[in-house]
Amino acid sequence: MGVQERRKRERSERREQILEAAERVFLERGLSGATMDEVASRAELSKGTLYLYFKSKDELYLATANRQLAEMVSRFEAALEAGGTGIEMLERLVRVQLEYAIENPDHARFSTTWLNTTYRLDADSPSFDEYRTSIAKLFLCGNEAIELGKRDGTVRVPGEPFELLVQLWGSMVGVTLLWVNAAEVVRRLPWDLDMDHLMHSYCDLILSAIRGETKQ
Amino acid sequence: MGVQERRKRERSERREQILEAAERVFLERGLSGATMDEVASRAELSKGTLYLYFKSKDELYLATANRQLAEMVSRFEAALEAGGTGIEMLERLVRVQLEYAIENPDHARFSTTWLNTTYRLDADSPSFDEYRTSIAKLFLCGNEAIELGKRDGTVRVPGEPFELLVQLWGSMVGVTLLWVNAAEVVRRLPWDLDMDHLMHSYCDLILSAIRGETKQ
DNA sequence: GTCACTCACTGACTCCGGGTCAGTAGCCCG
DNA sequence: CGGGCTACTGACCCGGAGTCAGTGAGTGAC
Repeated sequence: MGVQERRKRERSERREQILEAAERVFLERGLSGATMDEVASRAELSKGTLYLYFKSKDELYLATANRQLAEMVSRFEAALEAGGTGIEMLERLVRVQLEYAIENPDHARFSTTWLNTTYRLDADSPSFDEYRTSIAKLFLCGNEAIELGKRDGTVRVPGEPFELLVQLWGSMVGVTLLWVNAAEVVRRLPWDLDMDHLMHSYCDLILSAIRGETKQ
Repeated sequence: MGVQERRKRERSERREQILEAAERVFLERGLSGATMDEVASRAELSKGTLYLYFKSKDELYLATANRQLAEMVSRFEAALEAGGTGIEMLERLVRVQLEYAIENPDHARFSTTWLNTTYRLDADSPSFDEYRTSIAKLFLCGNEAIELGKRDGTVRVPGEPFELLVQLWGSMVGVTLLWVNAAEVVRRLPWDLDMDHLMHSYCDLILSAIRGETKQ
């Protein structure tokens, strides 16, 4: 039946068309500033149609975030494949994370909102599964670099490797959050700040804290 | 005129009554989860009355945050008065921040919510001035410890002292966010974790990164 | 050719929450 | 007692997420 196949193809094309409109709107307006009405009119569809393809606004955002995460995963994997010592790999991963945040500030902001318990994503949706799977891949990359660094002596691991990884990640998230909300942060602080420089030099600082004795 | 004075006193009592209701609601529900209707009914007033005392929900949030910040400021100042070397003071400040989070997880979550939003607070309100002033006091405490540490050689300051301070603060916020939402975080990661231990050992890690050569 | 059926799509609707304002009730003073 | 001030009320507005009965363009059986 060619009809069934055509329908299936058209359905996934429409989904893609919505995703592209949504991505542009989220990028321009941010997560909370974007409205489903605007996404709908940008996709030349009615709002109701969006809900035939995505269960909610969150789901729609997760779907766009998943496209971006896939990109992140491939960058992480490439950073590992480039080889070198453990600390070199780890440094490359940290830089990738930082550069990714700079390129996609809105996704960087969103990727931390799940830490706020008042913001609960539906854990039973396929999009959320996909999101979580990608996150797990990222952590496995980080763990591989740390384990290697522990073996080759370029990374000092005080306790469990995974604990160190989560500490790196958590602290990077905090600093990235500051950067992402730089305009507002600077408005509330008593001094002026170069947040770009701050974020980059934080990477140096935290990496220096874990660099092993056998460096170079 | 005793009448005028009584009116003034009653007005500030009512304001306080609203603040207490608001504080409970914000702590229970978070910033976005709290509704003005709930604050109103908790304070046994109508919603309209809230707007006679506070210009907006943001303004009310700022006012409650200011009460909590005042407590934090006095702890910070006490930590400085205890004296010692720069790194000792700084370590005490970091521990105060950590202990405060452990004692008041709701407050800790609450105090970081503005980093998770695209919120723009009204910069022209008196509450915002008060907020900025408190934040400035906290940062001045931290800055004093770092400057002292720079002079006495117990703290290694790679760049601007204030930049280092913001890095410490930001990374602590990130790790604290993980801790505050530990149950959720652990459930989503591929390994098991002792989040209490993780947060404490992060303090050791970041402090070791900035400890000067002339330690003890 | 036509008629019943399916399916994608629509947009007016509900619900919710922040914010407003005309109206009310009580107190004060002349 | 009456005019006016003040504190307060709650019905209402508005915008945005999400819903659902209805529409119309294919599709396929006869």
